[in-house]
This record gives sequence, C-alpha cells and structure tokens, in this order.
Amino acid sequence: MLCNQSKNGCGSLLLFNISHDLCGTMMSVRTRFAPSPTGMLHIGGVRTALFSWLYARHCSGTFILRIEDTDRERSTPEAVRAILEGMQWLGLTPDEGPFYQTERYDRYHEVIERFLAQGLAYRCYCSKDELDAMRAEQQAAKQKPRYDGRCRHRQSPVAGIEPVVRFKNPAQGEVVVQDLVHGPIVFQNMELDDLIILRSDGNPTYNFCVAVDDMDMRITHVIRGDDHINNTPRQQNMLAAMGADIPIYAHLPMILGPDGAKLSKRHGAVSVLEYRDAGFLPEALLNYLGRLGWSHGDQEIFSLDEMVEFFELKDVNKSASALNPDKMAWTNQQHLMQAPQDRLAAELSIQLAGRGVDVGNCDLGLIVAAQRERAKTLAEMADNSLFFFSAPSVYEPKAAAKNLTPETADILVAARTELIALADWMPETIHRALQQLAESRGVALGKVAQPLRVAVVGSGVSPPIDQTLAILGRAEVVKRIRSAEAFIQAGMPARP
RNA sequence: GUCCCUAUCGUCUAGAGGCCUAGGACACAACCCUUUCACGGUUGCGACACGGGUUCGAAUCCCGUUAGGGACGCCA
Repeated sequence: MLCNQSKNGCGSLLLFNISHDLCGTMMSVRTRFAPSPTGMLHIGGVRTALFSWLYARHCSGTFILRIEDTDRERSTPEAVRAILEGMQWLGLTPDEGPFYQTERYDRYHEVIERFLAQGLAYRCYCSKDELDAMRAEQQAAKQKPRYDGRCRHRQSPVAGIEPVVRFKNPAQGEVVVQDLVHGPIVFQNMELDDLIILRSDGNPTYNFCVAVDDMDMRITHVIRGDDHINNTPRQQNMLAAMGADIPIYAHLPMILGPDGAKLSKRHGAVSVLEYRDAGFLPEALLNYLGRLGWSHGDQEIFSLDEMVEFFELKDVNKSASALNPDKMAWTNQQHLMQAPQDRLAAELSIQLAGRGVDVGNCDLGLIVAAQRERAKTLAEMADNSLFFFSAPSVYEPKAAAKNLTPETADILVAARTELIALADWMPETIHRALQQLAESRGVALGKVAQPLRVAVVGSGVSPPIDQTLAILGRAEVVKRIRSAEAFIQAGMPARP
C-alpha cells in the first residue's frame, strides 16, 4: 500500500506549478475531511468539510471522510455519530470512508518499525518531569520550547520506562509549504523538534497518522483550517521520509464568532444539528458558510450546483471572518423562497409536530406558499402559522384595542354575512367580496381586512387576508368572527 | 518569549498598478409598492490600519510599525 515514489528536492515545487491545471486533467483530485470525534460537528468544521467537498466535486474528484480518533481518552462514539449525522443532513456525503484511524494501527506500527529500522526515528525515555523542566528552562531563556533530542543517540533502554518513539526531524535546511491560498510559506527545520509519533501506551499520534493516511489515501489536496499551518512542515518531513509525494495544501482562514472572538459555546449553536432544528435549510447554511472566505464576484445566493460549478481554491480569502447571524438568516430566507413547496411542507410539518400541533389533513403546501417569504427560518414559519391550527385564545391587546371595537363590530357582522353567502371559498372570491364591502362603505380595504385579521388570527400580522381566510376554511372563519363579536360585546361597556 | 499567519464600510466581500469620486450583500435610516407583516424597488449612511519606499501613477508591489489571530502537548 506504500507508494514508493522517489522524490527529488524540487518535487513539491513542480507539483505546485502544475496544480492549477490539475483539476480534471492529468491526475484525479482526492480531498479529505478529517475531524476528530472529541466534540460536536460545528460551523467551522462544516465549512472545512464544505470546501473539501466542493473542490472534489468541482474537479470530478473524490471526497474522503476520515475520523481521526487516535486520542482514545477524548474520542467518543456519540461524537462520531453526530459528525456522520451532520454530514448526512448537509448532503456532504463521502465517496470513500468513513475511515477510522483506530482501525489502521497495524499500518502505523508497520511504518514506525520501518522508521526505527532505517534510523528515521528513535526511542525516547525522557520522563514527563524531565520534559517539563526542559520546557520551563527554555521559556525562561526566551526560547521556543522544543525537545532537544537528547535521546537521539541513546544506545540502551532505560529500565522500568516504557519509551515513546520520536521522528528524527532534519536538523538543517528549510521546508517550503506550497499553499494554494497563502502562497509559499517557509519554515526552518531548526524551528522544528523531534515530535512524538508513538505514545508510550502504544497509540500513534496525530501528525504521524495524518502523514501516513494522506499518503495511503493518495490525497492530492489537503484542505483544512489554518491552525494547521504549523503542523504542515512536520508532516511534509515525514511524508518525505516515507518517500511519498507532497500533496498540495490549502489552509482556510478561521471562522470567528459574531463578536470577532474565537468561536465558542458562548456563540449559540454548537452543533450543526442545532441549525437544522432551528429551521435552517442545509443548502442555505452551506451557501452562507461558503460565502465566508470564498466569493464569486458579487453573487450572494448560490444553489449547491452553482457553488460546485464556480468553486476555485484561488478565490478563497486569507483572513479570518466573523459569523453574521442576520445575514445567515437572510440567506436562509432567500432559499426558503426558492425551495420546492412540498419539501418545505414536510419540514414545516416536523416543526409543527414539535410544537404539539396535530396537522391532520391540512394542506401545508398552502401555508408554505403563504408564509415562505415571511419567515427567516422554518421554526419562525411554524410559530407564525400556529393560528391556522387553533383559534386565538387571547387577542393581542394593542391590535384588539384598535381593531376589535364597537365601531368595527358591525363591519365584522357585515363581513361574516357576506362570507357566509359566498358561492365558493376561493381567495379571489373572498377578495372580491371584501373589496366590495369596503367600497360600499366608502372605506379602504384595510378598514375591513384589519379587524377581520385580528378576529381570525388574534394579532395584526398574517399573510394576505383572503389567503388566510381561504386556508382556514369557511366554517372556522365564521366561528372565529363570532367569537370576536362576542369579545367586543363582553369587553366594551355599553354606552349610556 | 519564539515561530507562523492576517489586515478594504459595524459584518461578509469585489478589487490581480491607471477602469476607484473604491463596487455588491447583511444590518441601519428614509421613501415607493401595499389590506397587516413580509417580499420587491429607489435613495442615504458607511472602509483601503499607520509610516516609508518603488512607479508618471498604488487599495493593489516592497520594507517597517501597529493591531489581531494561530502554533509551540505522550490533543487533534
């Protein structure tokens, strides 16, 4: 499985130079998303996954999911499940995987043995106390804390200590990371130390596993957060030690909370699934996240297909960006206005069920049509649609004070009479009748519509009154108007 | 502390030396449309962090300063 390609000094540079044409031509693009299951899948992870997925799709390449669970202390099956569920909800489904690093231990140990045999790695018997002391000393001397390689030349084991294995990093020279978003980044090998690749408990570590996996999985483009920039030279050195080609890197800027601070639990929804529950459409969330750090001219709203078509790594930004909840909601609304009606009806049904509403055989499609441009999320749509399923228990005081008065009582009666007599219950018919009623009284339509609205929905806000009444059904409307009439009679003292 | 990264309206961004009097979007304000709320439309407010170069010409290239961020773990 080991790819034993020879590599000369300028191999990575050559690879970089052809990279712009790589897409769809000579070799097929392979990207991966490699989360560690130590917590929920959050917005930042999703954005990384999205860009990897988009790039693979754009290039007709392969998108791979790899679960990096070598931290056995903190990795949990629940987190794995949450990642998988989140990815599935978003539609970012992998072409290969999920692969689990904990299932590849034989492979890692094989490479470590080879490193050891070839003198590319060595056993280190330093204790934690010793290492802590070393670090403290270095920091006191205002140096970068790093392992000084004191076990490099040790000949014999230390009794009673289970050693770790360290990779022998080159002492001199420099490593150049060819990064598609940042350009070349140069590191001096002097800055790098001999990192641990195998823990004393036998578990291999992150940087090493990444290098082995990226090689074995023939990853061509490593797309990840730029908090990994500093890991890259180490990984390149290990890749080189294995004789592997160096992939092309693209380090994405971080996503910050709305206040510009590092993203944290304080910033609301931690897991993407919370966005689902809040009534976001996956394509809307992806659209918003895509526009964070990437742009295609002035276009704001993208379908998934459009993003795939237009996505280029060269259009990715270098600087961190803050989440803007208002714009995220607006983006969702734009997609709500475009999504197929029956799909929204199904989603709305779930939201309503969560509010204890029995939808019965009501045609939610009509409600969706009436509400889709009046809500930023499906949750909001559900909240605003509750009145379709139960008559108002109270009238919003301000709206009632203005619209449910002795003066409007007789308009309600007249409207009720007209509505009962209607030949059919189509919105157009209802509209015409209310229009005529207003005209016959010499008032604007609002003078009829608004009292009716408050009577029927309990507040001054709803979709157009004709649509609202049509959806509610004649019997229900008549019943609610009568209740409002009674409310006026009971609540307003008779005049002397 | 050392190394690395970043810097255009409040926020997301366009901008590849003259097209820039810096464009678009969210938010905000006003107006229009209108049966309420929305949607939509028009207008307004609002930015090239600072200082040096290079150049006939710099938001754009170079250097420095400042300010943010990241890394420095037997975490990933």
